[in-house]
Amino acid sequence: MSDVISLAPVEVSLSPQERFEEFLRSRGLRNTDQRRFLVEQVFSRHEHFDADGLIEQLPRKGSKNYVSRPTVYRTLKEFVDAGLLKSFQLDGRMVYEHDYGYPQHDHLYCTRCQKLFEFQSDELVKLRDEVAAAHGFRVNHHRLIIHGVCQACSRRRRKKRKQDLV
Amino acid sequence: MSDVISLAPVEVSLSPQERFEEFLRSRGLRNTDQRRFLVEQVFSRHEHFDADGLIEQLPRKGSKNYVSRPTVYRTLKEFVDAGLLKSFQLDGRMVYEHDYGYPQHDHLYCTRCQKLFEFQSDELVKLRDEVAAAHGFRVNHHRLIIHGVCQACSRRRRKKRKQDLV
DNA sequence: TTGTATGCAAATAATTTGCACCAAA
DNA sequence: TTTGGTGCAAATTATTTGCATACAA
Repeated sequence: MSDVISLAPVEVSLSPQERFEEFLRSRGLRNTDQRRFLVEQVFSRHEHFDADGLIEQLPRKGSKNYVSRPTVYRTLKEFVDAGLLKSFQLDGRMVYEHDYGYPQHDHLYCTRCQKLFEFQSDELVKLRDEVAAAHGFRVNHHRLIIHGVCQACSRRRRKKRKQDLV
Repeated sequence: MSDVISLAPVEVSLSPQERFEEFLRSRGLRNTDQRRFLVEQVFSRHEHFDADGLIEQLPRKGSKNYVSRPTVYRTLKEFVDAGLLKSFQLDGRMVYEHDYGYPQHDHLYCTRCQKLFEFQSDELVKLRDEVAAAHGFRVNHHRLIIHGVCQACSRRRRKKRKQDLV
């Protein structure tokens, strides 16, 4: 599970829990213990995560509030449908992040420490829309990830190199 | 295998075949029939492709020039290392495209017909570098995919809707 | 009651690995 | 001759699915 540099949250009138209840009601789906518990868990910390990382921090089989792996996968998809989460692929697995109550943004990805850093750029969105318009494209969304090495890792490496010279 | 709208190629002094030979030599690796054949196949058409699509257009087991699936996977990775191909993930699988002799670009992805369209934007690269600099990031590369519906698919759908009204 | 949700076990799909044999250099 | 390469079969990994049972509305 990767760390995050957070942006300021956005104003929302409903809690994620309420918002998801709305969603379920609107589709005639059921508000189960598992779903309630997972909303709670997923929104308890603002971090990027994948299914496996989430499952690790959940109660084990046999414990109270245990949720099976298939249900976790099924529920994460529902969260995306409900607009609670966004998802994207990184290094082969699906990564999730808060969407509800959180501003649009893109990512810098440090390939050394695997951390994701967020940034916002209105200019990028403008550029995206111009490109799309020029191609007659109707935009749904975009995904930009800048791969590189973060400041901390660059520093660490420089220090390491100096040591190597001694 | 998805179609492509192509950009103009870039001047290169060596053929992909020669360039790969260089690469192999520089690493003390061997130039085998399989590798030569795969370079030839991969550069015979300018298209985005995945391992499975490539294998489908290759000779079957028993035929001349048969290359096993593991070797295809191994060789595609080498092509990326050698700078012949670039790769990125799309809908769960790894997609490859020509890099050698081809300009930097990004993609529009039509979620209706699954086609990839290419576009170039110096402004985007500038923006990327500014963002990275502001965060003390050393950039390796970036990946931007604009998801949406292409012009052709929008037209098709509009037509379909009209028909539905009749 | 009635249809949805869950957990379990098994299935998928894409990709990778171990290993014995083959072949470039 | 020596070390890297290949094909085969099997393993992995992440995710999904079929199905019997459990439960929300």
